Amino acid sequence: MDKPIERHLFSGDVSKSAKKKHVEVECQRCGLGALCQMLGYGEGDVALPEGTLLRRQPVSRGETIFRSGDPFRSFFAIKSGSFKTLIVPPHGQEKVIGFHFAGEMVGTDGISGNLYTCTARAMESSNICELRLEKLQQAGYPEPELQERIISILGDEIAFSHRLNATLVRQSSEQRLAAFLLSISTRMNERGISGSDFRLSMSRSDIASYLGLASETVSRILMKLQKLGMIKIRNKQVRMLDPDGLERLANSG
Amino acid sequence: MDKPIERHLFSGDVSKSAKKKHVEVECQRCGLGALCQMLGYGEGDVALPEGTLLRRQPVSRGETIFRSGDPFRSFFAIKSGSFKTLIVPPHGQEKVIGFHFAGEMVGTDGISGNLYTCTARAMESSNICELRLEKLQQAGYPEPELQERIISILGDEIAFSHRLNATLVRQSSEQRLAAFLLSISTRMNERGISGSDFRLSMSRSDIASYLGLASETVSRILMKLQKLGMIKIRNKQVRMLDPDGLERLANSG
DNA sequence: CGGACAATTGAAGCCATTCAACATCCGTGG
DNA sequence: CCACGGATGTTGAATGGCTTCAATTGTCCG
Repeated sequence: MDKPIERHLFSGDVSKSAKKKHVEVECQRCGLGALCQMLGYGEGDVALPEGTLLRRQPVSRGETIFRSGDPFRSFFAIKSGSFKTLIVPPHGQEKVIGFHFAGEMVGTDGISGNLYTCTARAMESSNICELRLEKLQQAGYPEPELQERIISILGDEIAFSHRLNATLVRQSSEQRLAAFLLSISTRMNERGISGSDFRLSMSRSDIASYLGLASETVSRILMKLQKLGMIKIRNKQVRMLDPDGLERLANSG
Repeated sequence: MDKPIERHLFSGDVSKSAKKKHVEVECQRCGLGALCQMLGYGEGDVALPEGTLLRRQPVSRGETIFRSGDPFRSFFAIKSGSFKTLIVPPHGQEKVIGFHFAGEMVGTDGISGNLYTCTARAMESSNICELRLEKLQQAGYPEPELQERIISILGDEIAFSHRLNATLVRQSSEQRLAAFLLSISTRMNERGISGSDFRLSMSRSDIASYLGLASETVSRILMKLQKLGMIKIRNKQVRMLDPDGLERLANSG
């Protein structure tokens, strides 16, 4: 019933004092894993056409890997670091619609209409793998498993969006923040990394935009949760002190 | 709220729906269209295994065609009428997460994990076509085109969810209502139904739940939009008087 | 260090909610 | 056909949560 789908909320960098040390996700835990595996990533480059799978491309902080309206070409898997996706309304402010962390994917929205519908920007220096879908198809690669896998990825994305909508709509700011923190924590535990002590790689205003709040409100609520003894927060470093309390808070109403 | 009513397929409760004129969407404009077309809907039942495509099942108001947690079996296409989809949080109130009209699909979220993640309930007496996916696969039906089509459908769904999120989060109640009306208008037009004069089949509280507002607020704003001369609304009947104005309103900020 | 930017904190104001009363719609049965 | 009653929708007034504006402090990198 309650299977966790808080996929976009994973931070790959746990160490507070270590500076440039990048924790890299193994292929087995990577969002492209099942795709790459199929393509034989373990065995060197099997029969893949040149340039189909571009591994470990470095991306520096603030860099954009695709923009809203760009023609769709690839799925990207994040090997290390983190990204945010955002949309730019015609006459409005940029809005953050997703966070993507090591082991997760970006670019799936481009499938629709062969255009990326949002922009993806690195929140820190990161490494990504790029899978050029059309190259794969041109090569006459056996499609059924590939498509099966893509369908599964897209299906997860939809389920996640539904859950997210429910979290954001008609919930108090405290509930949103609590749910936000919990989903990060959950996600980290799934990776076998401590979900009780982690680093938020995005700014307060990014969180605010994502949750539909003012950045001042995010600050205030985080402080309040700290005063309530539920978390300990210093700058971007977060420690979960009372997950059950947060859970109760997030689900109250 | 509405009482759960068990589903009775093939129950010919035609007498009620015979009174009201039901606009039925042609197969060409239906969400399953491209799927059905592939299967040869025009030609009688070609080589399809029995029970793969169930056409024009009547569903009466308040009936549920699948529930959150049910095993995934089928996509449903709405031939006539309308549905809402909702999720039931562990300790919370039901939340409406989607509206679906004639020509559109429900059940796509079930692809993820082979479970429906939400519940679908008819808002009026409706007719649906059901496509049993596993039957199709068992039959060894050529998958590439089928999957291609499914991928496209799911991709659209994701793009829609992203836009929806952006619409709901951090927008005023006026903007949400304006965007909501425009969205419905657009969808009606796409299906060959008048987008300038239509009937809202859902209640004010359903709209409120969907948009993350109180039902009183929905009432108030609709009245306000009417006073502003942008719409004319009487009960559930809506006429769009100034779409451009609504557009400007929805996109301001 | 110093400067730009991010984050925190305070105070005032607004928008949406809540509670309550009333109106209207609609299906049901007399 | 009309009258009834429950459900749904509208309207008003008061409260409260979030935002906005503004000032201060803190942090990150050159």
